[in-house]
Amino acid sequence: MVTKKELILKSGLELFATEGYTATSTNKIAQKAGVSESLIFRHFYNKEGLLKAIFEEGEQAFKALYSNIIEEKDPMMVVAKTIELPLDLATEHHEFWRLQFRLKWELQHMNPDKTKPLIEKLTEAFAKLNYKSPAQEARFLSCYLEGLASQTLLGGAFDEKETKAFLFSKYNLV
Amino acid sequence: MVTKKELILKSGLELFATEGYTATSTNKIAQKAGVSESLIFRHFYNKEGLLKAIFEEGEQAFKALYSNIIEEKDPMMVVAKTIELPLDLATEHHEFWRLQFRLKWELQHMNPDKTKPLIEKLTEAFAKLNYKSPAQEARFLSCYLEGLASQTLLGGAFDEKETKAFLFSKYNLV
DNA sequence: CATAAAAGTAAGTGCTCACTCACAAATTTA
DNA sequence: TAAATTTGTGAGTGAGCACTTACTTTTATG
Repeated sequence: MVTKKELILKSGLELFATEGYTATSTNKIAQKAGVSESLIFRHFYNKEGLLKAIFEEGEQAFKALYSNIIEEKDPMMVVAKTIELPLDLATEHHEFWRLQFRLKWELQHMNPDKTKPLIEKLTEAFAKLNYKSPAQEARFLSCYLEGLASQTLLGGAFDEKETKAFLFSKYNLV
Repeated sequence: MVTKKELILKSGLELFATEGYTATSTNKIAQKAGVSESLIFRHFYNKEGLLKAIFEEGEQAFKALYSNIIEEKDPMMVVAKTIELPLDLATEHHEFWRLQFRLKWELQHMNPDKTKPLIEKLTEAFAKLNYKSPAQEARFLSCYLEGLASQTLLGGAFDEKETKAFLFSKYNLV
């Protein structure tokens, strides 16, 4: 059974992700969820409270995605898994990731850099693979992934297999 | 002499770029520009009209920046100039570029892909330089640049010289 | 210099916003 | 089962929103 609280969270995520935080009214969220507007405030105190609750929910998915890479021992697999990140991202948790990218620009304050541990892990991997400038390589790859993710989430289609094959050959993987 | 119309354009750009389009009220813009709110509507018809006017102004800078690359004959210089793009971007027309990136997420509708001619030029350059997959290389580089620009505009500092040197050696330039 | 056009403003307009309040129904607990 | 707590709602509330109107001042023009 799905509670009304969960319906609000779901509607909030969808609307914030597609229309933006400021542009989405609490009234619209309530209508979409099929509940009274006041219930939003009973459960989440205010609009920002709802946003924070949505964020905390998604944070789990975030950590799961990253920890899979952080815990990897084989440096080649670290690079490979990192490259595959934005390819999955297009389908899985699509909405949550759109929200993340959107809010990075809309509300700069609630955006601590979550990619830091990934970049450190990548640096370590490139070092083990004897790259000349592992830190620069890590930064380079992470910038590329951010750009690709951004384009993907904004609706730009691309050939996943071709892109993956290209990157794997570029980094001498598998 | 700076006209009141220009003051509105300037204030609008600054506020839209830092706070976002939806979150910025016409009242706030008028106060920042030191004019009456109604003057905005006299000059630009409505809020969206002001945004479009700001965009058209910035479009000039955009074209200048790109045409410098498009008209370049030497393929190595094409790649070199492309790499240098996000490095200048941090200082020159900083505010306009923040607006561009912000609005790409906030108002998806007014975002036709302006990078297409650049990507085509890059593909051509990589082909001349005998890269195996010039189209993929062009897309790869443009994604990286988008990611770097995004991080730069959001305030993430980085060593310009070091990054440039790294990229130049990666692409065997100069 | 007279007149028309352009630039500028103060004071609204109706509407939507996030949020509150008083109260009712459902659920839990003693 | 009675009381207390939680979950839910409809009907507001003031504030801020984009925008209009009626009017004045400045500038350009014949």
